[in-house]
Amino acid sequence: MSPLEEITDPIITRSRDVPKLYLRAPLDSARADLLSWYDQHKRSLPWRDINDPWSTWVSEIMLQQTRVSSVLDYFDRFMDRFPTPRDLAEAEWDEVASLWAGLGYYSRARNLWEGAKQVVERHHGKVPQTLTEIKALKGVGPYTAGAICSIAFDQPTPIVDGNVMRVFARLYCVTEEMRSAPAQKIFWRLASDWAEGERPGDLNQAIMELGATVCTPKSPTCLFCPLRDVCRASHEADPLSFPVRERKGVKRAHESWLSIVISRPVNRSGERREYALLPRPQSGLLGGQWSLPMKRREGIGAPLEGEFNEWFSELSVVTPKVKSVSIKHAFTHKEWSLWAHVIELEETDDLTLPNEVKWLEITDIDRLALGGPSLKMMLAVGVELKRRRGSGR
DNA sequence: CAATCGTGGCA
DNA sequence: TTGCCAAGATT
Repeated sequence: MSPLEEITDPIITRSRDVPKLYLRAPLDSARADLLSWYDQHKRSLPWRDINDPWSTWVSEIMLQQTRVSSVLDYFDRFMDRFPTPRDLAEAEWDEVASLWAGLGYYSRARNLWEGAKQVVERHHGKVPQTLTEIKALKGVGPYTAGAICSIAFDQPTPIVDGNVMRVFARLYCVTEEMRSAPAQKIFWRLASDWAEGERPGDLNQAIMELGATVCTPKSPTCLFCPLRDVCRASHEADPLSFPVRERKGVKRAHESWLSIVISRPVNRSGERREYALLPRPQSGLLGGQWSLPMKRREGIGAPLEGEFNEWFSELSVVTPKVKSVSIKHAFTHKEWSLWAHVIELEETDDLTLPNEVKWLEITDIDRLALGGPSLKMMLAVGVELKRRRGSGR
């Protein structure tokens, strides 16, 4: 028997503008199977089943490009401090940043902060309920708008994220390159078809939950899949060969930086010391985070002492270094090598550091959003920071 | 529309 | 240890 003959009741997807896509069963029964699986097997998550649009919004922003396990460390703390959009809108940026520090993609935090302000200005502090108004909020794109609309307000809005693409690519054997325009059209069309029905919010979450826990990228457990009978890839192909994606070579640019861990005594005894830190620009890499003073250099290998001397003379630093430390920090698109000298000033030393420099004791640094590379450097130097990620207190 | 923007898990 | 990788919004 050929694979196609096994199909007892195939249904063409309701789309008019996508080619030859069908499940091995009617969509309605597939939806019911998936929902009943979801009711039984969904993970218990802090942002799930609490029926608060603001929680949904925050969680969806945090979950962008980020694993659930990482978000768990941040969500409750963030919501405790900012239980409503107005609470976030009225907060200082540094506090917002500190609660996001370590989570990555910091423009998300800034956009969420600005989105909360928009909600206060435009909607009296209440999250709007129409797709158009939600999509107009800062940091809310097509996926997140659909997610808020369906999950928080149970509207039948489609959503397409990586999980949804993978699940649909396998269910329907979508052979188009997943990021291509035709594939995107197919995925959004399919998501629309699936969202039309009972409990669209749960249905959307169920598709993503399936992708996250069963229909995983590298080791799908088809034996436990509620849609195994419906899935074309599991019968007619290798699920692992979907979704189809083009690998484009990842070229990571190397950058090399001089850095300085410079401290001075706070009191006479010199027991307590404070460290010089600088704010990074609000946009760009590590935007709005704090950083050790750094200076870009050309070479990749270890710097000559003359390079430090030249920089330090600009800063009027004449105190000999206590030690040198170097670290590497890999981002998605670039890799930093940081070469730092540790300078312990005497009370009398007079410097010409930039105006924005703040001198902070360890307890204050612990409260600050310190960028990853600077945090890594401080720890490498032996400064005993208590916090590794955004606790904010 | 292609490049940018973090981090942590895993091979 | 190092390198690869996930897949959402903005510019």
